[in-house]
Amino acid sequence: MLQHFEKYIKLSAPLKDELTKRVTLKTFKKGHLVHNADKVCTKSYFIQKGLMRLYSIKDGKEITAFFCAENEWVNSPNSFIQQQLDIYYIDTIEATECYCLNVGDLVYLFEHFPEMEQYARLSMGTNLAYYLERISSMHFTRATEKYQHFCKTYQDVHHRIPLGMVSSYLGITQETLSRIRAEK
Amino acid sequence: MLQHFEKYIKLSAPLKDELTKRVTLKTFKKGHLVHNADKVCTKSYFIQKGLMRLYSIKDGKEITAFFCAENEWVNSPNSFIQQQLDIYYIDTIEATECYCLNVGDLVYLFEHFPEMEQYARLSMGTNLAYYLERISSMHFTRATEKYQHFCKTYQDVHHRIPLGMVSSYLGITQETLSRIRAEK
DNA sequence: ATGATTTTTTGATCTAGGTCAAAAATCATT
DNA sequence: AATGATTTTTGACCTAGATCAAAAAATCAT
Repeated sequence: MLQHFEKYIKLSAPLKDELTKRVTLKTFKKGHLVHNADKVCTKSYFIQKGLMRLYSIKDGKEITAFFCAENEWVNSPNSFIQQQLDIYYIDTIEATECYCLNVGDLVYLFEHFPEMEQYARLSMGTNLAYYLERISSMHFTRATEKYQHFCKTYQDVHHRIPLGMVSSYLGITQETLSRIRAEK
Repeated sequence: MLQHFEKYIKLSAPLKDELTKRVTLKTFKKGHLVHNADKVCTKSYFIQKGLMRLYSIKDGKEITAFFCAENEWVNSPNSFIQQQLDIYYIDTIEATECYCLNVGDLVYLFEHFPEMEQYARLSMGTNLAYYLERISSMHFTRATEKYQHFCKTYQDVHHRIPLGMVSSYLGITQETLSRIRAEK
């Protein structure tokens, strides 16, 4: 996790200390509901090992917004940042081990370590890039293109994700996705 | 523009000064290509009056990523943040008046005013929220739903945008959009 | 291991929205 | 105001992918 920070800022010893002190290691088993949309999201998770997903529910159906893999932060973005309710749930696709950080602790870090603000700005920049890429990829019209793009963006993890979740991520039906996989 | 900053941070007099000093007022007429994808984006525009759009070109067709209206910053996000090439173009939908800020000046501000980092973090938070909302809205399957959602999110400006741009934003054809508008 | 549950595949049919084409309306320029 | 260019609308037809249904395969719990 500290390595991830160091991609963006230089970590001073005291900041490193505070970070390690304020973070707790958690383990979830497969299929665990890590965040429920009926609560405000107060925790952010840095995935050490495993796989999670952010999804919402529409007409009783799960719609996957995106998947989160190793070395990424996961939370319900609006809920966590604005400390208000939002539509997203988070669960694990596999047994997952991650570091957990509370909003409160994060706020403390922002207040005492100005370089944390910079880290936030820079890392949000890469996130923004992902989101934009996602938006642009959703303009693909053919289901095959969508699927190919998915395989490219989730290169190392796409085979670990069940078909139903992928199809809800792509906005196509399971049947169609299954047929796409069948050919070639 | 200063008001916009004050939604997120308290503006000190010297920062206010530097900001107004480093920003220049520009006027573009309708249809002006403000940013070309063949260049790295070095400027960010705060729209005072008017309407712009961010779009890319695929198979010779323009695909609108989103529209930008009064009191918003526009730039080619990745290109501007990472100072590298990206696929997006920016043009004006109407005659537009805006404040222009260079990356260089922005960097200067980040270096000399720590509260600017905070502004960036917080305002990127709201942007992230918009993006996420967009991603979620792109999961609508029926064209009618998509259009209704568009009208809601661009409540005050949606009637100022030509049909072709709206359809490319929604990922449906002009013909379909025209028919949707015709009924009721 | 074994039966139960869940996930994936396969098949048959249907439909929303795409494509192509041309007319009508709106806009811009002299 | 007139002309040409661009945008929007309307019509006829077609296709990719949705829906419904049921079999096959994989995964899970005891």
